[in-house]
Amino acid sequence: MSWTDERVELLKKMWGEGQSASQIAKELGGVTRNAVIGKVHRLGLSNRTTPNKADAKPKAEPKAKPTPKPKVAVKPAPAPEPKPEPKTEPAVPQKPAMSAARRAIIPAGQPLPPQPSANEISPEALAKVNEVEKTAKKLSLMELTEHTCKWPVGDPATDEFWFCGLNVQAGKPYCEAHVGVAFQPMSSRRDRKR
DNA sequence: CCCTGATTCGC
DNA sequence: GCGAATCAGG
Repeated sequence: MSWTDERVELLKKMWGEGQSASQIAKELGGVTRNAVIGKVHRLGLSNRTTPNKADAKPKAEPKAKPTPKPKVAVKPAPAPEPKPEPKTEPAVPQKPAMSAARRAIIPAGQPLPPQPSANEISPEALAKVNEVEKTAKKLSLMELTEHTCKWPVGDPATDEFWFCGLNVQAGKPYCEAHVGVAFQPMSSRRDRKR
């Protein structure tokens, strides 16, 4: 498959929405996530994370590469590199780096977000959650591990309480569906006609 | 081990 | 330009 205009457009759209490369690749079909990532980089919209390191990493060579680099050039100019980064952040709910004092106010660990009730969440995300709750592993608190979704379902005061327990998304405490409702990346008001 | 994106480099 | 292999990390 080649990168037609439509495919590139879909790629940009999904990437802009915060979809993962593998999801995009799956949606596009015929490409791997590596291809998607490569294309993303080539398109120049790879700034999702801050790859800002003090200096370039030498990148450990995995294979015996005939690198005829006798280490000659010594960078004379450090190049301050101002990073304005005027990217259009879709209000990504990153960890609110609150001060230590501020954090100390919080009584106990309650990392669990509010249940999706009155919250305005995408209907699709809600539907996905509702569906995933049917296939949830329904783990108890003791059964939770680092890679089980820790989304609570039901009332803790009831015996109908359990945790989702599905495979978590990389790095996140929840599975994909619950990540979708826990972190609402973009405004739910996508269309308002006036 | 699952996943994520980032980078390199032969094609 | 493309993307597999690889790196680096959660």
